Amino acid sequence: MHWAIMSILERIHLAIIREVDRQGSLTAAAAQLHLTQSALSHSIRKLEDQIGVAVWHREGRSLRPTQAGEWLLAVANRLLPQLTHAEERLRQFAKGERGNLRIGMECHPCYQWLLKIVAPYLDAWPKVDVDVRQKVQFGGIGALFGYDIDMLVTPDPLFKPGLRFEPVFDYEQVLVVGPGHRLRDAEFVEARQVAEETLITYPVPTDRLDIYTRFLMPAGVIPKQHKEIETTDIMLLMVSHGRGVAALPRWMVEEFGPRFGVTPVRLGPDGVAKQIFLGFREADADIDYLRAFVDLALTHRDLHARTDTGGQEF
Amino acid sequence: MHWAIMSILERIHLAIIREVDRQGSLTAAAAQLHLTQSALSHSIRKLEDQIGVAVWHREGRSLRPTQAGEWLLAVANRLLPQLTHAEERLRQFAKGERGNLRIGMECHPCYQWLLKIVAPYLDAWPKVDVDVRQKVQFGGIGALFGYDIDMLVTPDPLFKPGLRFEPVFDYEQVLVVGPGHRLRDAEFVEARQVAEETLITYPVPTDRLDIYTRFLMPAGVIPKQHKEIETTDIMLLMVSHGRGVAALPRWMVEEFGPRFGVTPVRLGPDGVAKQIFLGFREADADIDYLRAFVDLALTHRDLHARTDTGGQEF
DNA sequence: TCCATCAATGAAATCCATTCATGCATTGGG
DNA sequence: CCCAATGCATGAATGGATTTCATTGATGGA
Repeated sequence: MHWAIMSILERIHLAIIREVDRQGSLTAAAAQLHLTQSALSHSIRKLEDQIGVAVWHREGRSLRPTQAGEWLLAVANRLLPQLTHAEERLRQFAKGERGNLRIGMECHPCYQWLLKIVAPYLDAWPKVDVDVRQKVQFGGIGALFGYDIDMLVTPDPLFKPGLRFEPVFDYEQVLVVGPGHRLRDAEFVEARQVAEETLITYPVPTDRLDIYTRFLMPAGVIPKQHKEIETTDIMLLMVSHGRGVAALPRWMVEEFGPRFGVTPVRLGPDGVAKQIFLGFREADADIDYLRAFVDLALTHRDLHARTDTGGQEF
Repeated sequence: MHWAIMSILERIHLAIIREVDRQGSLTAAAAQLHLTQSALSHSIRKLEDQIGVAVWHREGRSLRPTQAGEWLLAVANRLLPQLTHAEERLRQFAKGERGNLRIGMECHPCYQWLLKIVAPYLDAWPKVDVDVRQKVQFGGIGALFGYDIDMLVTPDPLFKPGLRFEPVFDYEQVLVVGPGHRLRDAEFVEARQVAEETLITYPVPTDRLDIYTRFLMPAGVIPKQHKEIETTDIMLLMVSHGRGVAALPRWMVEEFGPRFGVTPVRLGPDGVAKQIFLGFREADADIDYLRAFVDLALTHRDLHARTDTGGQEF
């Protein structure tokens, strides 16, 4: 194998390096890769000879990555998934399937919305595999550029060459209060009124929470207490039992509100307007099943605009 | 080869597909890869058999990529450079060199500034290869995420997880006028005064030109004429011969001005303040030679702040 | 129509990745 | 302290995979 004047680094090298890192030993890695320990040893040894640098420090019977090894490990963790995905995709071509849609999420409440879109999409495109990933390394943008996901659901778009973002959903962020709360019937709430409340939010940094960046911080207010809750249901339960107030999309409150007996209150006289965007790579813009997902989301947007907000612009 | 339960797609397949696309024929590609036409034919045929999808439509004696082939080509063009670079990097490890620094540029006038930083850097880090790329596919951000470059010089940073941006240079964007120009001695220029001028800029979209976005457009003014010039020298030559006015960093005008007899004039009463940022992947933040480049740039920033702008803040 | 060119194919040759067998070093337990 | 267990390295052997060789059939240009 000496095509293109020396191609040394092969897929298997990366596979070995990654597996040894995962398993901790050559022998274990060998079992995982359905090869013998000897095979791996020879392979890496050859790589090291050809390229002139050691991958591991051999200390006794343990392998500790050298600087070069660390680097190779990073390369492996980046490239191997892409190769795997490429193969998967090819098999899908073979089976006449359309492909798969890996969706990444960057905002907590988007999840509820996404479910509504994915449900009809699965029916409309039965041959497309859909995969939703909550935690994406390097953030959503990085995951898009790094081909870890194909579509990103996010409240903050990024108009850069190579990427495209489409607004697919407008909504109003509101304060949620429990039954019998003093603000329950207010037309809107002032920031300073929240100073005496316990605020319940998803567990994300405050600079990513709109109720802080667009409501409390401009007024210089901080709530009496701040609690973090993972799930929407528990959050609403807390609110309904008078343990605090939360900030959620109005449509979500209207959907779950009756069940929990909670009420939405506008944030400030003008409300806090929000948008959700779908982002994808420009190179993928004309993939039909991807385009279709965006279009489907846009359809829902129109529906919502009429029924939910009564066409009102925020 | 059946490690990890079927690894089909190998580097050579990608290499073949890319080379056939470049050369137009199997035979030519074979020559390029130092293999026989037959070898390539067999290789791809095996891939096609294993995965069950054709890579090319064989029409007569020409090979036109199928849909799957197009996809593979895109994968190849994305992954092969990364593999090549990984090998290069390993060889540098072997030679005791530090690595290489691939710098991408997103702003035209940054180039002059960059030269000033790179010069001392090359002396300080003789074992680091520096490579400056002007045109980066998918924009600078995409190139960073895609591991095509390691550092980005840009006027608009992007604070996202996975990336880090450091401001390394503050400067004032000014209007450049020729000798004897009516605005030559003005303390500053109003937007409407530019309406009667021919404006010379680098050939980029107007929404990426600060003189438009931050000076002319807010005032609703468009210049009499708009000419695009590639190089700074020619641009200054045009200005000095009364063919128009241009917008450049003040420090650049002060450096080249005397030679061309051109003068800087402040844009508006407050001037247009600008910053240049160095962006890099967070994962690379503690690579010494990369960090050193940022530090070197920051040193220059301090120098400039004192000598060039007299410590004045814009 | 003929010739040059290109891709596909089967068989043969070659290569080299993998295994097997083994040795050596290290570790942990008794 | 010694021994058993475990892990990696190495050399030789081998068998499967890759590549070449030789050939065919097809195509397009002169």
